[in-house]
Amino acid sequence: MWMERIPLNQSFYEKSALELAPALLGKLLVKETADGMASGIIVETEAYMGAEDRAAHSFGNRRTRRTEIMFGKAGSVYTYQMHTHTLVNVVAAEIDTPQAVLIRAVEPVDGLHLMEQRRKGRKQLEWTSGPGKLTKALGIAMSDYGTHFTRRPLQICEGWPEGAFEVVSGPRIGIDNTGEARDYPYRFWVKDNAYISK
DNA sequence: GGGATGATCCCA
DNA sequence: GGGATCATCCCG
Repeated sequence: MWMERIPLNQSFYEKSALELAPALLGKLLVKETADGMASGIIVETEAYMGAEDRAAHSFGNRRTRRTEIMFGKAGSVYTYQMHTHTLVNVVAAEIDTPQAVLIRAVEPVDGLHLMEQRRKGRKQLEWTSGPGKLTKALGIAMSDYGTHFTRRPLQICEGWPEGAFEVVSGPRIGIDNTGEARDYPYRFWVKDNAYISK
Protein backbone atom coordinates (compact mmCIF):
# COMPACT_ATOMS: atom_id res chain seq x y z
CA MET A 1 0.00 0.00 0.00
CA TRP A 2 1.38 3.40 -1.04
CA MET A 3 0.76 6.35 1.22
CA GLU A 4 1.56 10.06 0.80
CA ARG A 5 3.89 11.23 3.55
CA ILE A 6 2.77 14.47 5.22
CA PRO A 7 4.62 15.07 8.52
CA LEU A 8 2.48 16.09 11.50
CA ASN A 9 3.01 19.66 12.75
CA GLN A 10 4.68 20.62 16.00
CA SER A 11 1.30 21.66 17.44
CA PHE A 12 0.00 18.10 17.11
CA TYR A 13 2.41 16.95 19.82
CA GLU A 14 1.61 19.72 22.30
CA LYS A 15 -0.88 17.87 24.46
CA SER A 16 -0.70 15.60 27.50
CA ALA A 17 0.56 12.04 27.01
CA LEU A 18 -2.94 10.81 27.85
CA GLU A 19 -4.35 12.77 24.89
CA LEU A 20 -1.41 12.14 22.58
CA ALA A 21 -1.40 8.35 23.01
CA PRO A 22 -4.79 7.73 21.31
CA ALA A 23 -4.18 10.57 18.84
CA LEU A 24 -1.08 8.77 17.51
CA LEU A 25 -3.08 5.69 16.51
CA GLY A 26 -3.51 5.45 12.74
CA LYS A 27 -0.51 7.74 12.07
CA LEU A 28 2.43 6.63 9.93
CA LEU A 29 5.83 6.10 11.60
CA VAL A 30 8.61 6.50 9.01
CA LYS A 31 12.35 5.74 9.29
CA GLU A 32 14.93 6.37 6.60
CA THR A 33 18.34 4.71 6.67
CA ALA A 34 21.12 4.21 4.16
CA ASP A 35 19.35 1.01 3.11
CA GLY A 36 16.10 2.82 2.33
CA MET A 37 12.79 3.77 3.88
CA ALA A 38 10.52 1.67 6.07
CA SER A 39 7.24 2.65 7.66
CA GLY A 40 4.24 1.39 9.58
CA ILE A 41 0.89 2.59 10.89
CA ILE A 42 0.90 3.02 14.68
CA VAL A 43 -1.68 0.62 16.14
CA GLU A 44 -0.75 0.46 19.86
CA THR A 45 0.56 3.07 22.34
CA GLU A 46 0.96 3.67 26.07
CA ALA A 47 0.88 6.99 27.95
CA TYR A 48 3.46 7.72 30.67
CA MET A 49 2.27 10.66 32.70
CA GLY A 50 5.52 11.86 34.25
CA ALA A 51 6.06 13.06 37.80
CA GLU A 52 2.83 11.57 39.22
CA ASP A 53 3.00 8.24 37.35
CA ARG A 54 4.95 5.57 39.21
CA ALA A 55 5.42 3.58 36.02
CA ALA A 56 7.14 6.48 34.22
CA HIS A 57 10.91 6.79 34.08
CA SER A 58 10.42 10.41 35.13
CA PHE A 59 8.35 9.58 38.23
CA GLY A 60 8.95 12.19 40.91
CA ASN A 61 10.62 14.36 38.24
CA ARG A 62 13.57 12.00 38.18
CA ARG A 63 16.00 13.66 35.80
CA THR A 64 18.97 11.65 34.52
CA ARG A 65 20.96 11.42 31.34
CA ARG A 66 18.42 8.88 30.07
CA THR A 67 15.24 10.82 30.98
CA GLU A 68 16.58 14.27 30.09
CA ILE A 69 14.75 14.43 26.76
CA MET A 70 11.40 13.78 28.49
CA PHE A 71 11.77 17.28 29.96
CA GLY A 72 12.27 18.68 26.46
CA LYS A 73 10.08 19.83 23.58
CA ALA A 74 6.95 17.88 22.63
CA GLY A 75 7.55 15.71 19.58
CA SER A 76 11.14 14.88 20.58
CA VAL A 77 12.35 11.30 20.15
CA TYR A 78 13.01 9.37 23.38
CA THR A 79 14.74 6.06 22.68
CA TYR A 80 16.14 3.82 25.37
CA GLN A 81 17.58 0.37 25.82
CA MET A 82 15.58 -2.42 27.42
CA HIS A 83 17.72 -5.54 27.83
CA THR A 84 19.03 -5.96 24.29
CA HIS A 85 16.24 -3.95 22.63
CA THR A 86 15.63 -0.33 21.70
CA LEU A 87 12.22 1.14 22.58
CA VAL A 88 10.89 4.40 21.11
CA ASN A 89 8.73 7.09 22.74
CA VAL A 90 7.18 10.38 21.63
CA VAL A 91 7.75 13.21 24.13
CA ALA A 92 4.47 14.96 25.09
CA ALA A 93 3.33 18.06 27.00
CA GLU A 94 5.21 21.29 27.60
CA ILE A 95 8.87 21.84 28.44
CA ASP A 96 9.76 20.59 31.95
CA THR A 97 6.66 18.38 32.11
CA PRO A 98 8.27 14.95 31.53
CA GLN A 99 5.53 12.94 29.81
CA ALA A 100 5.90 10.54 26.88
CA VAL A 101 4.05 7.98 24.76
CA LEU A 102 5.56 4.55 24.11
CA ILE A 103 4.92 3.15 20.63
CA ARG A 104 4.17 -0.55 21.19
CA ALA A 105 3.15 -1.81 17.75
CA VAL A 106 2.81 -0.80 14.11
CA GLU A 107 1.32 -2.38 11.00
CA PRO A 108 3.94 -2.61 8.19
CA VAL A 109 3.39 -0.32 5.17
CA ASP A 110 6.57 0.57 3.23
CA GLY A 111 9.93 -1.22 3.03
CA LEU A 112 8.60 -4.73 3.56
CA HIS A 113 11.75 -6.23 2.03
CA LEU A 114 13.89 -4.31 4.57
CA MET A 115 11.78 -5.46 7.49
CA GLU A 116 11.88 -9.05 6.31
CA GLN A 117 15.67 -8.82 6.18
CA ARG A 118 15.94 -7.22 9.63
CA ARG A 119 13.50 -9.72 11.22
CA LYS A 120 14.89 -12.74 9.42
CA GLY A 121 13.15 -16.07 9.77
CA ARG A 122 10.01 -14.66 11.36
CA LYS A 123 6.49 -14.40 10.02
CA GLN A 124 5.30 -10.96 8.94
CA LEU A 125 2.91 -10.80 11.91
CA GLU A 126 5.97 -10.97 14.20
CA TRP A 127 7.95 -8.20 12.53
CA THR A 128 6.46 -5.22 14.35
CA SER A 129 4.02 -6.60 16.96
CA GLY A 130 5.95 -5.36 20.02
CA PRO A 131 7.96 -2.29 21.11
CA GLY A 132 11.35 -3.97 20.68
CA LYS A 133 10.39 -5.72 17.46
CA LEU A 134 9.19 -2.64 15.60
CA THR A 135 12.37 -0.65 16.28
CA LYS A 136 14.42 -3.51 14.86
CA ALA A 137 12.19 -3.83 11.80
CA LEU A 138 12.18 -0.08 11.07
CA GLY A 139 15.85 0.49 11.91
CA ILE A 140 15.18 2.81 14.87
CA ALA A 141 18.23 3.00 17.18
CA MET A 142 19.76 4.95 20.07
CA SER A 143 21.23 7.35 17.49
CA ASP A 144 17.67 8.69 17.06
CA TYR A 145 17.60 9.88 20.70
CA GLY A 146 16.94 13.62 20.91
CA THR A 147 15.93 14.11 17.27
CA HIS A 148 12.43 15.35 16.46
CA PHE A 149 9.47 13.59 14.82
CA THR A 150 8.82 16.54 12.50
CA ARG A 151 12.24 15.94 10.87
CA ARG A 152 13.94 13.18 8.96
CA PRO A 153 15.18 10.54 9.34
CA LEU A 154 12.53 9.54 11.91
CA GLN A 155 9.11 11.10 11.31
CA ILE A 156 5.45 10.67 12.10
CA CYS A 157 3.11 11.46 9.20
CA GLU A 158 -0.58 11.54 8.40
CA GLY A 159 -2.00 8.04 8.02
CA TRP A 160 -5.44 6.52 8.18
CA PRO A 161 -8.45 8.86 8.00
CA GLU A 162 -10.04 9.92 11.27
CA GLY A 163 -12.87 7.61 12.27
CA ALA A 164 -11.78 4.79 9.95
CA PHE A 165 -10.94 2.59 12.94
CA GLU A 166 -12.04 2.00 16.53
CA VAL A 167 -9.84 2.81 19.54
CA VAL A 168 -9.99 0.82 22.77
CA SER A 169 -8.00 1.10 26.02
CA GLY A 170 -6.84 -0.95 29.00
CA PRO A 171 -3.99 -1.38 31.52
CA ARG A 172 -0.37 -1.04 30.41
CA ILE A 173 1.98 -4.00 29.96
CA GLY A 174 5.11 -5.04 31.86
CA ILE A 175 4.79 -2.65 34.81
CA ASP A 176 3.67 -5.03 37.56
CA ASN A 177 5.81 -3.48 40.29
CA THR A 178 4.39 0.02 40.19
CA GLY A 179 1.57 -0.07 42.76
CA GLU A 180 -1.77 1.35 41.71
CA ALA A 181 -0.25 2.80 38.52
CA ARG A 182 -0.28 -0.77 37.24
CA ASP A 183 -4.05 -0.61 36.70
CA TYR A 184 -4.39 2.80 35.05
CA PRO A 185 -6.03 2.41 31.60
CA TYR A 186 -3.19 4.19 29.80
CA ARG A 187 -2.76 1.69 26.94
CA PHE A 188 -4.55 2.36 23.66
CA TRP A 189 -4.86 0.24 20.55
CA VAL A 190 -6.76 -0.17 17.29
CA LYS A 191 -9.53 -2.65 17.93
CA ASP A 192 -9.04 -6.06 16.29
CA ASN A 193 -5.72 -5.13 14.62
CA ALA A 194 -3.53 -8.16 13.92
CA TYR A 195 -0.27 -6.48 15.03
CA ILE A 196 -1.19 -5.71 18.66
CA SER A 197 1.55 -6.95 21.03
CA LYS A 198 0.89 -9.96 23.24
C1' DG B 1 33.92 -0.11 40.74
C1' DG B 2 30.08 -3.08 41.40
C1' DG B 3 25.51 -4.81 42.17
C1' DA B 4 20.69 -4.34 41.14
C1' DT B 5 17.22 -3.42 37.92
C1' DG B 6 14.21 -3.49 33.94
C1' DA B 7 8.04 0.09 29.50
C1' DT B 8 11.39 -7.25 26.17
C1' DC B 9 12.00 -11.21 23.27
C1' DC B 10 12.41 -15.90 22.26
C1' DC B 11 12.48 -20.60 23.04
C1' DA B 12 11.34 -24.68 25.82
C1' DG C 1 7.88 -20.05 32.55
C1' DG C 2 12.59 -18.61 32.59
C1' DG C 3 17.10 -17.28 30.69
C1' DA C 4 19.60 -14.07 27.86
C1' DT C 5 22.10 -9.95 28.25
C1' DC C 6 23.47 -5.09 28.87
C1' DA C 7 22.87 0.04 29.39
C1' DT C 8 21.79 2.78 33.08
C1' DC C 9 21.53 4.24 37.70
C1' DC C 10 22.91 4.71 42.33
C1' DC C 11 25.58 3.65 46.17
C1' DG C 12 29.92 3.46 48.39
